[in-house]
Amino acid sequence: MPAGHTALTSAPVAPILHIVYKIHYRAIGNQVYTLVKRMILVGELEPGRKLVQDELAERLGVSRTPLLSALSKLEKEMLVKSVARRGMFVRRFDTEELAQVYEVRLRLEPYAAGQAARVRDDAAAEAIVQRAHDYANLAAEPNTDMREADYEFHMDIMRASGNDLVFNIGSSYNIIAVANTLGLMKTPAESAYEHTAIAAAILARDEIGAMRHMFCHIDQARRKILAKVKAGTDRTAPPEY
Amino acid sequence: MPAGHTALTSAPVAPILHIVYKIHYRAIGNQVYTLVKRMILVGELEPGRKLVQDELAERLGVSRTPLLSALSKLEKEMLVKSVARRGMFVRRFDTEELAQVYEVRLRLEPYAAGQAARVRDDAAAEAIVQRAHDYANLAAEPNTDMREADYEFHMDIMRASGNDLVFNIGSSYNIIAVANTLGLMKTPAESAYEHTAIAAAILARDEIGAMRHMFCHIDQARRKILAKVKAGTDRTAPPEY
DNA sequence: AGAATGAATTCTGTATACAAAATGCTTACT
DNA sequence: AGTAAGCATTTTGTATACAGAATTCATTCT
Repeated sequence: MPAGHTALTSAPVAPILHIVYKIHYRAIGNQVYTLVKRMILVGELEPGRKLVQDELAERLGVSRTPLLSALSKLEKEMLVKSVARRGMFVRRFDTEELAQVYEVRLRLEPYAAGQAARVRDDAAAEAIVQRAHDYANLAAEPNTDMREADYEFHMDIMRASGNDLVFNIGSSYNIIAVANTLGLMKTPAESAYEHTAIAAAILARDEIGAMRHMFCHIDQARRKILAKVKAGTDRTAPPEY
Repeated sequence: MPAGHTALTSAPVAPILHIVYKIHYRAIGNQVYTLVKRMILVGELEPGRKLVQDELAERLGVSRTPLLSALSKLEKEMLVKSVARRGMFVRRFDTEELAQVYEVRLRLEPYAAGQAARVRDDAAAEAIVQRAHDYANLAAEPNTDMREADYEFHMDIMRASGNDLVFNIGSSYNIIAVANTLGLMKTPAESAYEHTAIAAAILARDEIGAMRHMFCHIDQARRKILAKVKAGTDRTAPPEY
């Protein structure tokens, strides 16, 4: 609309009017989606838990209709499992599935980091450096917030890659890994160091370096998971939901 | 339930009763999802088209509630674009976005093909060979069915990879490429030849070969799209929905 | 005639209603 | 006491209802 419009219509209109201030209405369904997703991520809704619709809807102060839309999206991204006529459940992941997530991350995230370095713009690069910094600070005294910080760091890179699809896939599935790996991964200090290296490479427009650092970062986690899969550990929890 | 249950309760129950024949109820919302997705793929609902809910619901003989769930999922997979208080639209892709899809496919599908070759089971391998065969037959006299045949070939490989997440991503996003590339890609004969080579490698358990053939297959398409993006062709259609 | 106003209509977003399935609880029966 | 049957309750899946935004159309004013 701004481009292509000559704006030389008749009277000199005050420039402020050319800026369209849109009241941004956000469908309740989308807000509910974000809320429930976060509730799952931070563990307030724990794996295996049944999501009773009336209960959840009332808790959020909405009706079941927008909740249905939210849960449908969460089902599509595998965070929620729907069992016909029985209900929706927070999905529980075994190490096998976690390994699958890492196989995908290993293929997509190095590409994303490389692109982020290549098409780098200052604002995005600084945001990424900041995220790495935040993570390092949290790593000093680890707690659950680190999961969100890690998620945000990786998502910022995928956003900066300029590939919307990669970002979309990441926002859908990375959360699975993040929500399930605490306590079974490398030390926070190690991760923080790697994050810093990745951020530095992006800042330096070092495409190859960014790819390599990201590859190693993910691959190490992936190998640990794979070892667990092979060892057949935690066959304790059979994967039902 | 079957595991962990000793089954030595009292009387020797006839074995047939141990097999649970479940009447498989399928929520209307899921059927609607599949139907609308197919309608978009075959072009019955063309890009840019507004999906009026009452109209579509009536056409499918359901109410708006299951339709909402279906459209939410389709929105998550970027086939449909929701504009607040204005409606849902069949998404229109420009070459830029198509290129992004191919970047993702280039990273995931060679991995999937390699895994399919590695973990190969006879039934899956034969199905893939059959798909390649079907495609080659259609290539003799090209028509719109080829899009579906191509989609099925690629999806079968991702299914055979054993990585559910890759399959899930593919079923969500590959359709975008398939639905939009007709007439702007390589010749059907070329594709058919490549499909055959990929299928043969998988059948022979040749992991590296499967990866290489798939990589080339996707990369060629990707390069053609990239050339178009750079040329700035078809800037005719501004990407609104 | 063309622009602007306002009423009528359409359509979305959300809530509510209702039937049928699943679950749980009580009671009868062995 | 333990099991099975049957009734009550909960919960899902889907349809319908309704308020308000967006759109369209007719009408008035310049």
